[in-house]
Amino acid sequence: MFSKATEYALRATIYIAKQGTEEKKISIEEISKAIDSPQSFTAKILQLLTRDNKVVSSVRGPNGGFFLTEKAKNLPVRAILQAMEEDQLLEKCVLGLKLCSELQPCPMHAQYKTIKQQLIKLFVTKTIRQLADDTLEGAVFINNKKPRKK
Amino acid sequence: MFSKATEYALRATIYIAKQGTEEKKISIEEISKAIDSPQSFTAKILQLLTRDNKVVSSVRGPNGGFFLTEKAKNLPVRAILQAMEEDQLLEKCVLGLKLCSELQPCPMHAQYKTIKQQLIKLFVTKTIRQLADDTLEGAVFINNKKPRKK
DNA sequence: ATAAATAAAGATAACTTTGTCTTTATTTAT
DNA sequence: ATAAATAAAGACAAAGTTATCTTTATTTAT
Repeated sequence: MFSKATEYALRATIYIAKQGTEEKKISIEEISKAIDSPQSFTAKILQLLTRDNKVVSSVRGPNGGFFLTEKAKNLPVRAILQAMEEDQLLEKCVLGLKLCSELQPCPMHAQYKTIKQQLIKLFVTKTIRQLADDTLEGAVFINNKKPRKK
Repeated sequence: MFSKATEYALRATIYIAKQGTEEKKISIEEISKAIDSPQSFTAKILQLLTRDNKVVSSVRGPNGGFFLTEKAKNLPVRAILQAMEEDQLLEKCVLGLKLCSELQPCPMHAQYKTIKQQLIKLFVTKTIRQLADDTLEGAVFINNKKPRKK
């Protein structure tokens, strides 16, 4: 569905939101290890997310790193997609038509539309904080590690 | 959502199913013009769809071209995705995790799952014939032309 | 002030996808 | 048989994505 870059962006942001605060910033090394992503590539992606501190905030130097403000944690997950410029994907015609609307629908339009609407709703109503909280509680995961037997 | 190649595959197959029969085959030139796709690239894609006549059938030489058997027209749209090897996309974790299941879900899993199920259902229950018939009736479209005023 | 730790920026490489062009094989009509 | 029309196959090119490495800028601690 999304590009690798956006997948890493989503996982990295959730991890930072979960582990970090303005007082406890997270280094790129920790992030990429935690989410199983290539470190330098992830650094590049975080540069997009920190543009104008839109989603992620960062500080350089010792004890620097990444964090999300409390305000940023309340952003919808869609804000990550927007920062990655992969937001239009949610609106796109499934057959790739430039023109696909109620007036001139593609053959999948009517039925795909309702699925798209649910997708959009999901990304708009879910906040970064909600995802991070779930992860903190250990109910869900954002790495590729095999589950440990209880 | 899908690659360009798969978008062209979907549009081309629908067009062939709509316009062609075993008696009236459709040339790659006509197809690519009708669906607004690059001709040579579309030819390559149709080679994938004609492998073992899985979805599309073809004949070379004068009056040759592409068509779908009546049987092929009854295939689910998902058969096109399978031929394009883009079928796994419907099952993939939205965060790109290799491991994402009920046992070890990503933070989006529970809610994304229901959307995925609807997507799969759509591609499994819709047949190529249904899409082609809708298009024939002029209710829906598979090109990028501006709608004509009535 | 200096050194160390960190992210930002930039250059580049590897790989994939998309697209084009040329040659070959097959089929039909004459 | 030959020529023409078509798809198939293969080589290549262009563009985009993913990934790495090096250098620079910033911040902190000493």
